[in-house]
This record gives sequence, C-alpha cells and structure tokens, in this order.
Amino acid sequence: MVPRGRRLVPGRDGAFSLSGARTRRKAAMPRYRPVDPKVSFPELDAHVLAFWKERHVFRASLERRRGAPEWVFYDGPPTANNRPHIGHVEARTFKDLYPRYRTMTGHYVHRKAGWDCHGLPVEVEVERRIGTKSKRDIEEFGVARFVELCRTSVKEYVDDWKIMSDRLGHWIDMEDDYWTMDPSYVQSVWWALKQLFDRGLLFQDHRSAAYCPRCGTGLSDAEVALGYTTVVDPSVYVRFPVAEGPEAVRGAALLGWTTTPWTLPSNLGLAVAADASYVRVRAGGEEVVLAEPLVGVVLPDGQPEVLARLSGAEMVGTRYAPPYDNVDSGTHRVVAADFVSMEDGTGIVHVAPGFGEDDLQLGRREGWPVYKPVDDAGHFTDEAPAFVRGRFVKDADPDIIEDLRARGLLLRHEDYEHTYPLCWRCSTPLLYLARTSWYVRTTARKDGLLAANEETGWHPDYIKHGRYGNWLANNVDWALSRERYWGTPLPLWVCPGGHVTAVGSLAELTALAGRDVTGIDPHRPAIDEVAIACPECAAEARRVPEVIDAWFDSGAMPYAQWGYMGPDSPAAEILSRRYPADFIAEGLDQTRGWFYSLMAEGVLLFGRSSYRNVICHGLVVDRDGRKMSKRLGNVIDPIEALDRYGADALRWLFVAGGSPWANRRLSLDAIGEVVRQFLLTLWNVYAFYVTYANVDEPDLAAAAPLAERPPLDRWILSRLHHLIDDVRAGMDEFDATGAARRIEEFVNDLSNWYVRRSRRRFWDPVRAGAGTAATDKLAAHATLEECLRTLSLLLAPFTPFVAEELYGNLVAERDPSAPESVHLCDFPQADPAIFDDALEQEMEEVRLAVSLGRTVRTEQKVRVRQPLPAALLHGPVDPERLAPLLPLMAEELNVKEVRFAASADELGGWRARPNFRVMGPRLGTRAPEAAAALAADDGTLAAELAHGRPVTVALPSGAAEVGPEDVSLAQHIRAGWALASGGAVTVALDLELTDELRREGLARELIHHVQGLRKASGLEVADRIVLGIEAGGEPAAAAAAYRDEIAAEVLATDVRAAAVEMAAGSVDVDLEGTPVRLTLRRA
RNA sequence: GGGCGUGUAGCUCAGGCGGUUAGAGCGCAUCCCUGAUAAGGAUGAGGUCGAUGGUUCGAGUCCAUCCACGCCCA
Repeated sequence: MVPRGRRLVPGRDGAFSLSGARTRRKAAMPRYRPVDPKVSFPELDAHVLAFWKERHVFRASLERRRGAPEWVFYDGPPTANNRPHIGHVEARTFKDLYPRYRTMTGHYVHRKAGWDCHGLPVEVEVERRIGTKSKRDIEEFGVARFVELCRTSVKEYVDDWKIMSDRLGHWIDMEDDYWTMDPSYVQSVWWALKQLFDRGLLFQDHRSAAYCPRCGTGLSDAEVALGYTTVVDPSVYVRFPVAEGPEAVRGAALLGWTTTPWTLPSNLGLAVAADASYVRVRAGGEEVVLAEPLVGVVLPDGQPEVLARLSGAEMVGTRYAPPYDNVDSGTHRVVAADFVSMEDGTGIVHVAPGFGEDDLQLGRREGWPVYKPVDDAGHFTDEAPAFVRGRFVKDADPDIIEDLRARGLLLRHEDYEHTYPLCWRCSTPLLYLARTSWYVRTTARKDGLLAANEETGWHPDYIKHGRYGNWLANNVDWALSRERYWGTPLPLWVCPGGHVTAVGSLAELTALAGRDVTGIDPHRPAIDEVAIACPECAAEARRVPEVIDAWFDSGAMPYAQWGYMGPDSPAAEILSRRYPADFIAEGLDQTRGWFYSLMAEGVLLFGRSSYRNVICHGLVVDRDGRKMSKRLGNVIDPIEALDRYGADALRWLFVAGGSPWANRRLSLDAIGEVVRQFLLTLWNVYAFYVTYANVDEPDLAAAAPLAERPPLDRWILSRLHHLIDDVRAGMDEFDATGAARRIEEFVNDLSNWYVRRSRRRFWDPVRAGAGTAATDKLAAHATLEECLRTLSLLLAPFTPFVAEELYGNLVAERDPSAPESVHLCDFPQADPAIFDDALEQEMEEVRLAVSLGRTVRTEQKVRVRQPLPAALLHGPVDPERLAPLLPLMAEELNVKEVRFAASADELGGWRARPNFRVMGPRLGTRAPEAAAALAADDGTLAAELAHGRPVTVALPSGAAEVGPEDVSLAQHIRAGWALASGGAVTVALDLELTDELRREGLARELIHHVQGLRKASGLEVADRIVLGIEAGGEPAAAAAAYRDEIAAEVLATDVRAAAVEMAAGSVDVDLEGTPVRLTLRRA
C-alpha cells in the first residue's frame, strides 16, 4: 500500500517513481512536479490508471456519496458475440461522462455493467466455428455441447470489452456485473413472463416467419435483413370471377395480381384500398375490375372502355369464385386493407393468411383461418390440389401458371424484378410461412406506452415523435418465441390436454416436478428434461420447445440485474431505489431494440417506462461515410487508437467534435487533431504555469483580492465563472457537446489572450528583482492557478486523465487535506459576484481593435517589433471604460500610446449598408432599390446617416426616406491609408518613424536574436549570461543606446561590444543590411 | 418499397425566430510574432450551402419533388 499523499508520478526522464515526500522546501509553497511540454498522453493514461487502481478511486468516489440522492444509470448490455469497435467507444464515453458529472454534483450513481449473452448471433458465431449448417446438424452435434460452446464464446468476448472499457477510463462495476445467462437473471425473466401470463398478456398465435427450405430453419429478422437481393419472380394477373356483388361488378372478373403463384391454392380473400377508385373496363372482349390508376399499366393494349366506376369501399363484401376449390373456408370475398398499393399490381391483392405477414394480420382481423396446405419443409400437403401435392412450392409455380392458363383464369404472365430476401447462408429464396409463436400482448398496453414515451426525455428530441413515436404508434404484439437453443427458455409447460402452466422460478418448478431442480442450469437441454404433473389434470406436462427473443432479456435488466422476483423478493428494496433509470445512452440502432424492450417491459410490469432520459447517439462511419466493417478493411481498432492518442483525445473527439446525434466520419487524423488543438493547448498553459511558478515559488494565499487585481485577471476570472455556469447548464440538459465547446473556447481565450498578454508578468520581477511588479506577478500566478485548478474540475467528467494530472500536481500533491483525486471533488459552483459582463464586453472590443491593428501592420508591412508612436481608435465604445485596457492594446500592437479619435470622420469616409431586417418590411419591393442607392453613394448619404440624420433618396419608384435605423454603418477604407475597420470599430496607426523609434526597433531585434540564441545554446530560463554584440552602424548605436534594457531583458550581467571568449553559442544575423555577430556564455 | 436522419470549403464540422457579405479548425500559399515553441497571429486561394421547383421585398434557413448516404423496418 502506498502511503497517503504519495503517488506514482512520471519523472522527467519518463520513468515512474514515488513522489510526495517533498525534500525541496524553500518558500512558503512547495515546488510543483516539473511538467514536460512534450507530454505523451498514452503514458499519462497508464500512470493515472495505475493510481486509480492503487487507490481504489472509483470505489472511493461511490463511498463518498453513499446515502446521497441516487441518480440512476442503467448499462445497456452489449451483445457479447464480437469484439468492441470504435463506435462502442462513443457509447461508453457518454455512459461514463454523465455519471461522473452527477457524482461530482452530489449524487450516488451506481454503475453495474451488464452483458447480453443469449441469442442467435452467438449461435451463429459458434456454428461458424464448428461448421454446422442447420438445426439438424446442431442436434446431431449435441445441444448440450453446443450450448456449452455458446457460453464459452460469450465469456471470451466479454474479456475484450473489459479491456477496452478500462483503457477508456470508463468507470463501471465489472466485478459485480450482470450476465443475462446467469440462473438468477433467467429466473427473474421467468418471474416477469409468469406475471405477463397471469395477466393474460402472453398468448400463442400464428406468425409469419421467414424460412429457408434448404437449411430447414427459420431465420430471425436480423438474418433476413442480411439477405435482401434483387430477384426475378413470376408476375401473374389472375381473374377472380364475381359471384355476387354490387351491380357495377356483377358478371365481371376481379383482376388480382401476385408474384407467388404457389400461394393461390391458399387464397382466402381479396383486399382493396377503401378510398381508391376502381373501374370495370371492357378490354379484348372481356370485362374486368381493377384500380383506375393502374388500368394503363395492366392493360396497355387496345382502348379499355370504362363501363362503371366505384370506390374500394363499395366493393367490400363482393363474393368471388376462388381459383382452386381445395379450400372451403367460406371466406372468398373482398375486404379493405391499408397495405394495398397503387404502385404496382392491380390494386386488388390476393390474400393468403397462411403465408405473408400482412395477409396473416388481415385474416386475423377478419376472423379467417390460417390455411396452409404446405408443410414446414415447403412442400405441398394432401390438402393442396392433386397436381402439386408433395412438391416443393417454388418448383410448382410453372405448373400452377399453366393450369390457370388452361382454365382461362390467367390474364397475363411476365417476369417481375424486385427485392426479396435470400438465405444469407445459402442464397436460397426464403419462404414466408405462418407458424405458431408466443406473443406478448403489447397492443393491450399501447396507451401506456404512448404516455410513457411522452414523459421520456429524448436526446435528440426528434426521436420521440419521429422514429420511435412512429414505431409505437404502429405497435404490434411482440413475437417472443424463437425456435432455437441458446436463450432464456420460455417457462411454459403444456400437458397433452393443452393446459398451460407458467413457472416463475426453479423453486416453483421443484414443487411442481416433485424433485429438487433448484441446482440445474435453467437452459436447454437440461431444463427440457424436467417434466411436471399438470396442476389441472395431473397428466405429464413438458416444456414448450421455444426460447425467447434476447431483446426481452436485455429489457429485463432493470429488475433482473438484481434478481428481482416480485415484491416479496430480497431485491425489492434495491429496485425501489433504483427504478426507473434517470439516464441511459446507446446508439441510434437501438430505437426499436433496447429502447423499446426496456420501455415495454417497464410499462407492462410496473406501469411506467424504465428510463427518464435517453441519449441516442449516431454511428461511427469511415471518412467516406461508409459503415466500418472488416470486409471493407476500414475499421479503426479502439485499442490501437487509445494507445496512440490516449483516452482523453478519443473522449473529447466524441463529445466536442461534431454532433453526437449525427453519424461521425472518423479517421485517425481527426483524433490527432484533437490532441494538438485542445489537449496540447491546455497542456502548454499548464506547463507554462508550472515552469514559472517553480522559479520563485509564489505564496498564492498572499495574492491580492480579486477587486485589486488588473483588468486582465478580472476578465479571465469572470469568463471562468460564466464557464462554470455554462458547463453546468449544458450537462444538466444532456448537452455535453455544448458544454465542451464552451470549455474549448475558454481554453483558447486563456491561452491566446490571457497567457499571451500576461507572459511578462510571470517573469519580469525575477529578472528585475522584486519591486512594485511583485504584487502583479503574484496576482497573475494566483489567477492562472485558479483557472487551471477549476478547469481540472470542469474537465474531470470529460477528460478524466489529464484532469487528474492537473489536479494532482496543482492541488492533491501539495495539500494533504484535499481529496487525493479530482474525481473525489465537488463540481465547481459559479460565484456571481465575480461576473463582470461589462468588462468582458470591453475586452472583446479591445481584442477586435488589436486584430484590426495587426491587419494594418500586415498591410503596411511594418513588423510588430518596430515600435510606432500611436494608434488611433474609434467606435461605439466608452473611452473611459476602455481606458484601463488600453495598455494591453498598446503592448500587443507595440505602440507608444493609444488615443481615441475625436470623431470618426477624421479617420475616413463612411459607408452605409442596408439593414434589411428593418428596411425590408418597411419598403417591401422598394428595398432592393434603396440598397442600390446606398451602394452607389459617394459617402454623402452615409455621412448624414452617421450623424443620426435621415436622408431622402430618389428611387426609380419615387423618393423614399431612409433613416439611421435602416442601415448599418462602417468606415470606408481608402487604399494606402494605415487604417482598418471591422463592424463599427476603426483603428489607425501612426506610421511616422523617428531615429529614436528605429533604434528601439533594432534593440528589440537584438533581444529577439539573443533569446533565440539562449535557447539554442541550451540555457535555462533563469541562467545569467555574458553577451557579446559585434556590430557596426545603426545596430551598434542601438546596442549602445539600449544597453541596459537589453541586458535586463536577456539576463546579461555583462554586455560587450566584442566577442565573448569560450562562447556557449554564437549566431550571425543581418539587421537592415548590417551584419551582426552575437556570442554568449553562462555568467 | 416505407419511416427517420444526414448532405455547407480539399478534410472534420458550426450556422436561435428567414435579413441579402455563409463561418471555425485542419490542410495549402505568403508574411508576422515568439524563452508557452511539435504553439500563436495576419492575409490569401478554396463554396452553384446535394438537385430542381415554389412561397417571400429577401431562402443555407420555410414548403414540395427528386438524388446520394446511413439507421430501422419490409
């Protein structure tokens, strides 16, 4: 165990050593651990991870909030059948970010990891390995062996996930995690299913399922989706002679259309669109009925003569003669259905409920039987017409078409190209067959689901009433059963008498079975061997063969992760505290997956959704917008990316780089950019601070109170406190991206204005000796330290590693009373007393003016090292308020003074641009005319407007009055003038140079080159030197005139006009055509 | 085929309620600054804002249709 206050830190040489017992204690405050500007973030990660592990910081962060209000997070279990990819890093980033934040704001955020173990993907993975191709193969292989391999496979992949999560800094409890295959989890799911069964929400019905006749197995929806291809099928137009119906159709034939002729012997009805228009036409000597918009397509030849017209609704109830009389269902009539399309076919759809899903549901609505003269292998049974019996259905298509033609029922036959699913294993066209399935009656709770959705905070919000809301609005019952092996067994036992018994636990099963089965594995095949006596008739009941949809497992995690088995179970107390979740986060692809199963089970079992807020992030794609896949070879390995750039870079990229909702085009370069742009900028500021703080070890506690510090300090601290508010506001409304962008802007301001403008304050007194500047230096140190310290806290949830490093060095390693980790601290709270909105506004004006001044210098090709006499400033600013900030501007622009122009007119002419927001509505179509007049203005009109006087302009459509409010004014810049204008602010520079100023400029050149030489010679910042300046002409005169200033600036104890002997470094430079030789050595 | 989303500079992305001159970073070119230096600043090149049509005094923004890509569903 490492003693308190000591921790592993990297030494200067990159080696890690124990630190904490400080030996160098010169002043009131100890030195900081030196910071290498050439940081390696992956190395930083490694030692921070070691620190967290060593000190059990995650556990401590939870312990610290024990008893505090809970903020509930649920981990959506990843399917453990593949290695994690870079997209999972995004999900984990958000899963980590918000819980860390809430912990820092005073909540107890329990985080239990979970793994989704069951399901077809796992089976497929194992099948690939052992080479089985069908269910028969698996049964020959042995279900017990097969299931064992599934279990092993899951465990292997979970290890990969743990490594990735840990490396990313994702704090989640991996020790006490939940596995959906654990017996306690399975039994909790059983409890839920029994609840549903007891409430009449679990029932058996038919379901249209895709079936591969070659493999002899049903396919899951996901598998079917893999196999959509363009195929050519027969397209047949068939006559259905009307037997009885409205006048308009009597004696004609209804014209139906299908691409599956083999389903015609199973026809039970015809469907039409109620609000569409249908016509009876005479064509080629016969009369047929079809949808009006399709007449031209179906009957292109001849001139079909319209004999009658009626709506689909009027056709409902019409009876017709079916093409085959093998079925006597008494159903052969026209019904209305909303799936009838006017895009192709005839607008009259042949309905065979034994096959397609639409047909099945329509038949269910109409109370029709599920007629299916086809066996599970796709062969016609004895119920089918004699000439096709025993044959494979697809093979029978040509014979059926021929038979229809022979009997005069076929109007037309052609080829039809469309997308249709093939078996992803063997490319055989799939058949849709009605099979029995167990369902959850979610439609009975549809109102509850819709209400729960309304109360859910979706991020992004358009999911609620878009993708997800639409899905709920079209809710159908949840087809729960799967005829597979590796899954939660459906806990229903059925006796020969058809009595169904739902079993809620192994204990219940033990009671029913009359033997102790509490120790058995609740999976196939072991569970299938347990028979019970039917409670109703005492006959032997066996379990149904199905397992359940793995989505039900994952949706059960709110209660099953605790092994909840009802209000009397030991887990009831914990569930009452941790239900529902305040927050979940997963990818957009989960909309109809986990987001649904989680909400549906919550509503069905507990009457409410299982989550309050959800972050639904986009997917990661490659830089061409393509999905990342092994096949395309465009995957980014998360571990490789983490090892190369560090975890913080990836995390920051996902949070701050673009919208979380949109798909992300990701490349390794983009990650590197984050490092340079954000992390290195922050690191440079940090390294800068530590370097100078270590030179003279200031006593920060003695710094002047804020009100007495310079405006620059008050400005950055006001910005800092506004930042705190902004970050909190963003995080509270799940807008981490907005919060991160505010932080980015702040770090930019801190680095490129605060530090840039404060640099001298950190070292001047070191060189000049203590004096009046000492107070100012202390203020600078205290201010920058506060900024960095606060940033470490603000950044802790976002970039936990670099935040830990900053906090450790700046706080924890110096103050034994402070928490040892930034993640054990409270999130900062803004102090409104520090806000100074006026100052922030004024600083913006000054920065704009500086930018304009730089523009002038660039345009005039006058380098910044050359001092100029004055800058002239004009704009809608308050000179008095701006006055304290002018020294900043003078220094940055290297001018002797900044003055305000008495009037803008002395700087240049005016230009007025139309302000359409005002002028547009007022002048309407004449606005463009007025704009043209202003564009043609020579400055006269603009000058009037600039002085607040309205003008009358002559327009082609007549005179119009234009007032100052109709325009925005800017200075007009004439070529050759040393002046620049942006918005209403104008800056001019006085370019008149005296010999005096020229010499000062040369002195600054000399200083510049000496500083470069110092560095090139390997000197430390505080080393004193002896300097030799060999020059002639003006540079020599400048060196002589500014000897003391140069000496002070470059820390020279001696400045000579000759070469320094034993020089540590020398350089030859050219100053305005005069050669100069500089030499120096340590004093 | 349907639903939802996305499409803005070579690349990654911003662009409250419509306001006419569309921005940032990276990359490129030129210049500048610099004891924070593998940073920073200025200027420039680079855009038919996916396409077409419409509404409006005015459209990247609103409407319609279409195209491409992604996800989900068939």
